Amino acid sequence: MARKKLSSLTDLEIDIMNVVWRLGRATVRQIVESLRNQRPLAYTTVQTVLSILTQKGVVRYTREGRAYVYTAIVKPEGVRQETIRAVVDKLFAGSPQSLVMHLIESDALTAEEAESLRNLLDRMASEPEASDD
Amino acid sequence: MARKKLSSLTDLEIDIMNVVWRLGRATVRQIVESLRNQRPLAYTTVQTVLSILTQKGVVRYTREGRAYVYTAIVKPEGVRQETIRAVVDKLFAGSPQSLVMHLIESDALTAEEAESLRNLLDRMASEPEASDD
DNA sequence: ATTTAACTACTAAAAACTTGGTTCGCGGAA
DNA sequence: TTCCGCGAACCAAGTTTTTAGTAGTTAAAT
Repeated sequence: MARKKLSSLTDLEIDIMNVVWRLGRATVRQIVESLRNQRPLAYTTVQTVLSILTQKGVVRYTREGRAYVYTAIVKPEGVRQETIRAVVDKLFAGSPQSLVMHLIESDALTAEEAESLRNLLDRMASEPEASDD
Repeated sequence: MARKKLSSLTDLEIDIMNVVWRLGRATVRQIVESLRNQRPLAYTTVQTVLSILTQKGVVRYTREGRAYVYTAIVKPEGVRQETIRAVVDKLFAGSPQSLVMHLIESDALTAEEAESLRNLLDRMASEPEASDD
């Protein structure tokens, strides 16, 4: 039973998912270790959050010896997509373009980044469709 | 005592702030009305959230007759900025550029939008500083 | 086989968020 | 002047998030 809609992950959940995504497969212990500097958490805290993530259907585990090994079910792209969409909807009147403009104008992008972005856009302008996913 | 750190507004809070920003000055009643279709809320709910927003220091009110008229203290740009930064940090490894690439590759931007963005970047490349807000 | 260390399951609780009811005061209408 | 309606103040309650403790199981080691 899908608890809610997929994703819409909280802050802590995202921190944990980032580790799972990065490692590919991770035990609770490994996640705790990975986050120790950035965000020290009790073993059981991570465990709890992982069970929530399991309920939400974003991770899955397989027993391996005595430990559970967690793997991601959803891909980071999907979460990024939904998160961005939510932000765009709420704060940029549904216009991804104005988000980008905001980034550009607020100097969040360095000169080089802006430059390589421009190149990317130039390339896209010449090669129209590239939906070879 | 500052309840938390400023901003990091929740979903509802953002919906309400959007109204305040749009109207410039708004009473509870006006906000309830503005959100009626999008998100029907009880008068008191909006009232409660506004008091939280006041605590958080993002709005202020002035008594006007018998009603409170709320005005924003923080600008939408600031909230956008912080929100984006958080998303970039959490989901795009701190790189605004990869956020933009994500938008482009996920077809969130139309061809025209990409085009006008390219123009904007071209213009910025020629004119370094243009704080002509 | 007994101990032990690691790990899961169950439980809890505080904080924040969301939602809204009740009460009380005040200003205008009858 | 009395009463009504609007709005603020106060308060209640459910949900989610974040945090973590305790108990119990299991595999490994001695």
